[in-house]
Amino acid sequence: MTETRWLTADEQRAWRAYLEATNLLFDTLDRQLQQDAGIPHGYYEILVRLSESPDRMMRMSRLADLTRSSRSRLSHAVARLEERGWVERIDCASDRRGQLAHLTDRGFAALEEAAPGHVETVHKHFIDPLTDEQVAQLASIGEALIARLERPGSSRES
Amino acid sequence: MTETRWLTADEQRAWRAYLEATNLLFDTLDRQLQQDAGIPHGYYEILVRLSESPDRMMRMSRLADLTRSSRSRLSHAVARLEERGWVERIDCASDRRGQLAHLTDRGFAALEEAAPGHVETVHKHFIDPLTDEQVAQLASIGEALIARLERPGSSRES
DNA sequence: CCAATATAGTTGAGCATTCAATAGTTGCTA
DNA sequence: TAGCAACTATTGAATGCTCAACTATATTGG
Repeated sequence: MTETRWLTADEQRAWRAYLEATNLLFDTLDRQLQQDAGIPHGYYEILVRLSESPDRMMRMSRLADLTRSSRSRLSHAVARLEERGWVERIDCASDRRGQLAHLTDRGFAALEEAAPGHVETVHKHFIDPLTDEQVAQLASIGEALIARLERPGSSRES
Repeated sequence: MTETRWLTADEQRAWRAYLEATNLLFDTLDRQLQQDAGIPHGYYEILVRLSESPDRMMRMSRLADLTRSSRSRLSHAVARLEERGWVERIDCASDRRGQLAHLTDRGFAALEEAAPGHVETVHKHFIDPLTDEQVAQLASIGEALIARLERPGSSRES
């Protein structure tokens, strides 16, 4: 750290707007899902990823990567989902360390029931307020941010 | 709910990119602040708001509104910050129900120490990867989202 | 002026996430 | 093939957030 690069007024405005909008949006989504389906948004993402996987089944480590979870978090989350009977763990045949998470029929049904309300909320609070152009901009922006965040060491370090 | 409005491919791409980028970014920020200052990002925002207020002092309810916290969350947070001696509570003279949160000198010093590292992280992972134009777009987008989220009932309800 | 109601803030229980420590398994290499 | 490092996944403790219940004070309407 040589000299702090403070934010300009424009940058600060963008940062605060983004921060505030995101906090509000995530709170809204979490509340909706918690009320309608009894799970936090992170759990919903787990179910979605499993539902999109062949045989509705996936290695824990891969699922953790896809959902950007730590392994610890995923372990806890899957344990909770298993208690509800929405997911089950299966030993991995080829690697005895491994576990497969499998979305059960009950879990799939729960996801199908939760999806419309969730998507409607996303539509209402994320898509509807924006123009098509802004939605496209967000895709580019998100992808640019991800590219940087995935390679932590790709800029001048202190 | 009449008929679910699913997301188009473009919308889904934008939503997932935004979601993933934001999760990564927030995790990065939280980790940086937790390591360097020992507080989560939400606490940092509280300190910032207090530092910007006259006499570094503010009513709890106003502070909760500005930081988009529930009152409960703010109470817990201020209690923690008080344990460290960074904030103190003062009875409100004009309203005996009220409390004022006051940023102490130690708290201000802690904020001054934490700020450079935090701002640098925001710069590196949020400003630098984007063009000036994208930063401007994000300000508009954020503001549009906030406008909608603040008036929950301003669209067709189910 | 009093009762009813609204507001300010706190508290505790329950749940999710983080971090560090751990057990078991695999693979490399000497 | 023995030893060691790397990988997979889980666990428990500590911390923060949410929700609902609660206390205390202020305000409003009869």
